[in-house]
Amino acid sequence: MAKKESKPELPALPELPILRRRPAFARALGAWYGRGHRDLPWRRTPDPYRIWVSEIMLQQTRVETVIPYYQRFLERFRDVATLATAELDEVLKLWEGLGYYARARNLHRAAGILVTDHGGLMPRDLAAVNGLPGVGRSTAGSILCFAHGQRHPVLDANVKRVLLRLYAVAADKGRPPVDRWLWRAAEILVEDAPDPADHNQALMELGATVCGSGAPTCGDCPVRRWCQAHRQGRQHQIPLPRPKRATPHYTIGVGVIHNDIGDVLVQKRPADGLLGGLWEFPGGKREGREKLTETVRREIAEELGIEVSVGTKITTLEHAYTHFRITLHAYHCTHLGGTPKPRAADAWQWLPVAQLSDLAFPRANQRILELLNASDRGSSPGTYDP
DNA sequence: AAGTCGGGGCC
DNA sequence: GGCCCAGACTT
Repeated sequence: MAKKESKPELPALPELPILRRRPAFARALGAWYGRGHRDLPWRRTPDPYRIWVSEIMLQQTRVETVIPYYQRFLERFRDVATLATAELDEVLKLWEGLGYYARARNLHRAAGILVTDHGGLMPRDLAAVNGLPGVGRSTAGSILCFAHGQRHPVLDANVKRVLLRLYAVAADKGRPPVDRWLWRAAEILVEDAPDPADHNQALMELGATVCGSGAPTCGDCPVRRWCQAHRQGRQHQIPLPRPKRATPHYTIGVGVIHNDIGDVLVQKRPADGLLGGLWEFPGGKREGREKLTETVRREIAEELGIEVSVGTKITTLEHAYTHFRITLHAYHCTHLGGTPKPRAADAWQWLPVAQLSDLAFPRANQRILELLNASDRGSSPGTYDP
């Protein structure tokens, strides 16, 4: 009989609460955290604004990556009012390279809401915080728990992994029934914690250091006595790897268009969608087997309604996004005529190469910028020789 | 319930 | 190359 393709069965989710009324668990976890942990900048402040900024930056992003961004961001935007009155372009510039740029847009928008609706202060009500753009249940719980000690569960990737192993639930993390179970488990655990903030920090610390996604070092774990996965020797199999999908590949051609006074043309991506609000060099996907120079000429004509001649190649680079990857070919181009009338951009401008670094560009464009700057410094300004 | 949204560090 | 990370939002 033919086997039917289907997703793996959900394992039976254990009854909760199992660890309820086990203060020994909470004490062991708290004592381990108290014995020593990473000294992270956002753990040194009770300021809800600073905690909020850290939590947004930390969404889907590793701690070590965030730290320098966090420092620079707070140096420039020291409080909610400063952030709210800043230009979004400047916020994006400080976010440049961190990824998931909707986070920066939401952060900026939420700062405006805080100023106009909450007197510039973070509300102390979970539902109100949860209602801010970019703030889900876990981030809202984190802000109020770490700033004010409120007893809310936190459920990030670290905590999810720890909980799935504690209860030996062989499931991948994305499934809604599993997430509902995880939230319930996190709620029950935080109810028993002597100090909710230390408890949540400890669970994340445990997941980030001892109970990592690679090889957990159970010998160092303060709560292995309570861990079903460890008892069963299945800690390496939990959580299940998430189902993978094919990632398409696209060939992209872009043009650095020079005009007769030596400026180059850049366009601003629409605020919504991929890399929203960032600047880029115009171009697009190669169609069929057309020559790359034709891709560049055609895309610029279609997107901006201007004619260019495509000159020498600047570079070719590979770049991977979350769900697809690209090979990007960049060419020098000469503007032949026409005023840009963008179809899929929010703005455009001619700019000297030296000023491009004032704008926020996607990572995939950084190499092009470096090469332009290098050749710009090596020749007299305002010239381009194809 | 499934897709979208970046980039880096690690294997 | 693939994998995952202090998740949220849209449809």
